[in-house]
Amino acid sequence: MNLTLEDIGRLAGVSRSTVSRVINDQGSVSEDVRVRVREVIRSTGFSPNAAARSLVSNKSGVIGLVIPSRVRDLFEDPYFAKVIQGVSAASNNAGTTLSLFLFQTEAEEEHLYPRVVTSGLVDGVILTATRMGDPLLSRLASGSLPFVLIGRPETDGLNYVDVDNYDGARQAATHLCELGRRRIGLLGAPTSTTAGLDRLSGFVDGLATCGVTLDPVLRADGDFSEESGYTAMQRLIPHLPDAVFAGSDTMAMGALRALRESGLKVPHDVALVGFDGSTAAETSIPPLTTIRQPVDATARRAVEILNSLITGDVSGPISETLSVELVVRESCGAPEPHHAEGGLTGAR
Amino acid sequence: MNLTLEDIGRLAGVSRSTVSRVINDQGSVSEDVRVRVREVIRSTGFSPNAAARSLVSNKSGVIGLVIPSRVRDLFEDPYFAKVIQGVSAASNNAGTTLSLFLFQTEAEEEHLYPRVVTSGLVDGVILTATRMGDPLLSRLASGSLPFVLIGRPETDGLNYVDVDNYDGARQAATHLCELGRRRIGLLGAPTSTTAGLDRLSGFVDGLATCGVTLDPVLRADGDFSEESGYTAMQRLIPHLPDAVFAGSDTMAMGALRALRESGLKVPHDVALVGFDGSTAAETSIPPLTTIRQPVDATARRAVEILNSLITGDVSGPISETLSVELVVRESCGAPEPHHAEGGLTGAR
DNA sequence: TATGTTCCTGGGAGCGCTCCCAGAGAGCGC
DNA sequence: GCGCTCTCTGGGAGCGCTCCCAGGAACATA
Repeated sequence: MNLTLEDIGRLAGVSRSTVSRVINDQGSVSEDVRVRVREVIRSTGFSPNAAARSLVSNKSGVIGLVIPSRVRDLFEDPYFAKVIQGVSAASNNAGTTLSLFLFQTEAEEEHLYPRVVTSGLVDGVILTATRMGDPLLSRLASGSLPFVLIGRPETDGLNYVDVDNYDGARQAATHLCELGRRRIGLLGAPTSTTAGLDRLSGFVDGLATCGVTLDPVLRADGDFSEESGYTAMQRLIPHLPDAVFAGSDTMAMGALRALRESGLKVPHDVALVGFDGSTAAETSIPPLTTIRQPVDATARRAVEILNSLITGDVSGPISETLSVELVVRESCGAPEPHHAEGGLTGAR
Repeated sequence: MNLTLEDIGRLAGVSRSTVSRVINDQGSVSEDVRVRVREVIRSTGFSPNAAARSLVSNKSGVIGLVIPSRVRDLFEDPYFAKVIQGVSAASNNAGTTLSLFLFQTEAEEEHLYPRVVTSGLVDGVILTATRMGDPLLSRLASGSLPFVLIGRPETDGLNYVDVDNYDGARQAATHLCELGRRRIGLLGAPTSTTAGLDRLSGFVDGLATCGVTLDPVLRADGDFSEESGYTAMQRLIPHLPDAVFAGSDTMAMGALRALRESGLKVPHDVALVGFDGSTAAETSIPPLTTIRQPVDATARRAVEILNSLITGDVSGPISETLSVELVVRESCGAPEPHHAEGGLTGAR
């Protein structure tokens, strides 16, 4: 049933070693033998046993994508679907296999973690959605398994790929200012994440350049979810903001719902800007002005960096910050949306 | 650096074999030795090498989740995120690792397939979103790797878990009839899928029990996407439906957008029913009446069946059809929504 | 003819584990 | 004392692969 190198060799009239050389394209093999072996492999549909390979090479050809437990309910946010898709695409591209570790509970995280890291199942790991002081992060950092974070960690010296949250929030703030808005509120992303912190400070700094300060009553934080955007917006409405920047498109959708229920018109009464560049932002009523982040490129770079760490091509801590882009639609009330539309992905 | 059974044995003053027996909980080992070995394992953080294990046992402890290329752009549909989440949860639960194969192109599918199936990387596979005549399906069927489909295949004799698409569509149809609607249209799911076919025939049969027939001009098919729901709805509007059943919640969202743009009120002018039970259906304006399908339970059963196929506990083709549930909200115009709300998951 | 040199090939060793078998020791009855 | 059973333990073999080394063949050079 299951063939081995030995079998292929027998069928091609050569030895195990020669077949191995043909498969791995190394050493010198005469042209006719190479052709003959290739033909046998093709016709039998043979592919070498992954376990045996990885036992001797100490490499599994598998990378792990870890999404910690917190994200469970938060999975409704299409951001993670896009991350998974991007990492998967990049992994396929690199010839590696992707294992997905979606932890449902902290206990599960605790329980499954050692297996993942010390059993040699994966050659390296990409970690998303870490929060400040994440135990997973410190354990990984003290181990020897290569890993790359998506999203800046709070501590230095780790490998990560991030998007320029600060600049995106700054752009959103100045854009709203330039449109003449002054009571500009914030539906903040959680400040337990660096993304939340960076977006907050970028937003505050952006307002400052226009001589506006963030009124504390015009700030309510959420957790990226639609529901949290809805309730946060409800808290802001009594304080009469004329513009709001939401920490994610999903939160902006919740805000939109709250505003509609209160009879407020977007953008006439309240201008709204989101963050992410999700597809939902394209079809909302009205279409949402947002900060588009290149999720695909982020995922791709994370995989590329991880792979070069695994092969040892690079060593030192690597970090990259990809730029984001303001996409003007109708929800901000800009006079003429310079239709910079596009597909799902940022860069390509 | 990397410990082996031999090392653990040396530290505990016993042999490789005894350590193996302790780890696998088999054979007889005296109590004190067992405790001593466990303590060494705990303190060293040792976990046995997965490759060596799987080389000898011919089992990798990994299952694959395959999502074919077509789904690429379609990933915006939260359905797949829920499937991934469900399969992951069930897999963690069963103590297996999940590998994700998200094929981006047919070429990739072609290229990667053999490695997945013949290299022993995975013990079995769960396959979603197959279309009629899927080449992947026939290849899997002719191989010996255990696999389970999510969604009924067109051919018999395969293992699958499905939801009762027929009954769901039938319920939607009779519900709309009972509310007095007569010009009931269909935004069909693709008929290249059995889900699309089943929903179509259930819908037609449901109408028939009320003495209504589906006017061909009141039917336009889509591909599960928001955009396709939008354009399909636009095609129906000139023919004045007073109710519409959409093939998915995401398509219903598109329909909602098209209706709003035409100035038609939901449910006053057009009643709308979706299919899936997504979170978006809860927060749409108006909240969407839908057929809730138990995605989580479907994924869980698929994993359970796959695992019992792998261990050989069962053999014959197994198929299960899980029931769905009508969730009445406002979009259908029912007088008093019997608030059968709930969380994300159907059964639990 | 003897000696390198280069190209190609085969087989041994070993990766870390599980399985199997043999043997040591304890306990028991005759 | 002897044989028997039963419990516990250690070591050999081998899973399928890669790596290394030795050696044969072919050819050029001294």
